[in-house]
Amino acid sequence: MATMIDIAKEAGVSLSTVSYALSGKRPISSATRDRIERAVAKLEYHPTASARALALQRTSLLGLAVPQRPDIDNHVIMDFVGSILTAAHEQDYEVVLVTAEDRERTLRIVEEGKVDALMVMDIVEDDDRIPALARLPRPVVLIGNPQDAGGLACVDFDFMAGAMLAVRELHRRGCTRIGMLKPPSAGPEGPVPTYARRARLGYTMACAELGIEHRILEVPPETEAISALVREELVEKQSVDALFVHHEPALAMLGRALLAHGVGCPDDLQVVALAPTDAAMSGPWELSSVDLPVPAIGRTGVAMALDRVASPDLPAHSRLLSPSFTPRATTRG
Amino acid sequence: MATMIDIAKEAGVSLSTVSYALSGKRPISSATRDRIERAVAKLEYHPTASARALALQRTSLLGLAVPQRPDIDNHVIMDFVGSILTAAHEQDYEVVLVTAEDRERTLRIVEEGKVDALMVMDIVEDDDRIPALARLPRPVVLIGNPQDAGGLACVDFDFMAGAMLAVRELHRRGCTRIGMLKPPSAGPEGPVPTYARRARLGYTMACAELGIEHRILEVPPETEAISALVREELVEKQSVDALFVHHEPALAMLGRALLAHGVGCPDDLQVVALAPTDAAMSGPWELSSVDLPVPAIGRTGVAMALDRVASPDLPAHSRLLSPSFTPRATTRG
DNA sequence: CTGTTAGCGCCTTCAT
DNA sequence: ATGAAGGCGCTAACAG
Repeated sequence: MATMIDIAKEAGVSLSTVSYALSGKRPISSATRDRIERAVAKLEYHPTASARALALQRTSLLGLAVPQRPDIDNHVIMDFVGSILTAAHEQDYEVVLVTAEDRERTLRIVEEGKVDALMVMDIVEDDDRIPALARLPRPVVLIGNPQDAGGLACVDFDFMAGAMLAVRELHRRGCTRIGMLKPPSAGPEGPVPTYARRARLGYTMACAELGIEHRILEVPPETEAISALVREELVEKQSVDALFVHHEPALAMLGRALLAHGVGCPDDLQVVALAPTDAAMSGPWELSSVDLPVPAIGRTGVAMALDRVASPDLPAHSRLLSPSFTPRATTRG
Repeated sequence: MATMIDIAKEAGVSLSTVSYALSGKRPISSATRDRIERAVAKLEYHPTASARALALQRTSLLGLAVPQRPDIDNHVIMDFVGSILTAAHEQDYEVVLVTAEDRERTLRIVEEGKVDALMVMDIVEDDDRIPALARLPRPVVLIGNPQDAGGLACVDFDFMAGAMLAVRELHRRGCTRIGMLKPPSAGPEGPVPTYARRARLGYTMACAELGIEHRILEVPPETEAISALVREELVEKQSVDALFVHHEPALAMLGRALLAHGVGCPDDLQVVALAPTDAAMSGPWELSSVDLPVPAIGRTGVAMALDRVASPDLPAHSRLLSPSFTPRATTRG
């Protein structure tokens, strides 16, 4: 592998001249610059990343801790990863993936300076990683919005505002018995994703604000469970006239169950989902939805992380992306 | 950040003693080792990755080029990534992700020595990245098995053997009109994943070997298309008595379509899928299947890559993982 | 068993 | 506009 010294010799100039010519950090006569570029091409020179990193104290590597728990939706994870990759690449950063379950390693890559900053996905309430993360000597950005972020930067969708928006849009369309459909809360004291509480809170608050009853329906994503729920709650008891659905894996099944049970949508029941656009658009219907902006979250997180690399003592703050509602086929008007 | 020099001072020994104590590459009296460990703990010392990388000419980073095309199944990609992550971590390697579409960057991370080796997913027939990849000064492993690998190492499932196995198992169970269900081949001269040709070839070869007709059914993954195909081919024409399905996104729909059209399985029709275990087990039925061993492919690829980091001139070779058949609810006997 | 020293390849402050 | 030289933090001969 050719080094700068080789280039310097080949071009008949000094080492530092080569360095400056390549970085452009100081004016170089077009004559010598030319000879240098020729030498670079001839010797197929490429700067060595680790040497540069050592000298600059900067790796151009961004760490990303991704969850690998089997109960988590790989599809959404990959959407996040993709958007983060793209955003990082745009700033000439590479992304180092580590499994979030391997906490030692996650901490280690930043302690050893393998990465300039770290992003952590799948933050849960009372996440016990936060204290350790907060002690790290480099910027850390949480994807999620725990009640106590321990002084770390956070980015997430504003689930509370999103849920409220969904309820208001349904109410405005004449619904007065608006149910919320969600997955069962995890077991006794299992970890709770930070968005679960916030979405639920937004839903109940909006109902309170509008003076209507709230009714939370928890259902596992299995076909039979959903079908049963549709029959009982919608066909027999008719307990609701609208559904706010924060339960991606159940969306497709719900659509089919409604069809099968002859529940007309939006005539008998209006539905608003809280989901990524592609999830709302796939499946058997086109769902009116409050969009979960996965790519924007990823981009924002990268921006926050790299901003802090540039200015290490920006104040901690959490950035919550505002919701927007897109009416489609499952709401009236 | 404390450096080794700080540790040396604090422990009252020389720099190299610290280095050797930490690496264990030379015997150290337990006395001094003790003082060193104490100093390390006290100063919270962590080795600096870029310095070590520069000295060792080794980064402990493995590059992975992942496809980001929208027409590709994120779920499977993430399964691959997960298994590669795990395997790499077991060898104390980290994984750097780059989007495969960004070819310049993919080449660059290895030219600049940011990674010790590179794995490339989503290899297609006549992949025009291969020549450039083959020139790289570090090990490259292709995930996929193109006809011309240009001297690069490859790893993949043996799709040809897998397809043949599926056909034989169906034939052994009395089927004589075995169709193959697959997605439409990409447009006129679109890139073809390497497995498409090989699976198809295995299927036709097995049929020839058994002296039965072959019949390839291509269908897009849309509900209607699948439903229509079931009606026409299975209900009306009854053109086949068994289906070899290499078409993951269609699996769930196929199951429902058969149910809806009253095609009994395995009584009227036997089905063997070529798919990852979880795909075969989810959905409305438990499919008999030739297992697509995603985790094993990932692990093997990592092993091949790191073997070549250790011994840079291992001969190029392609490793094809052998198929195995798991009878479940969609075959007889 | 422990020290001394010369790099690894690049960046950058001085000096010219 | 160009050179010379020291340093980033760690490793590994080479000497005891």
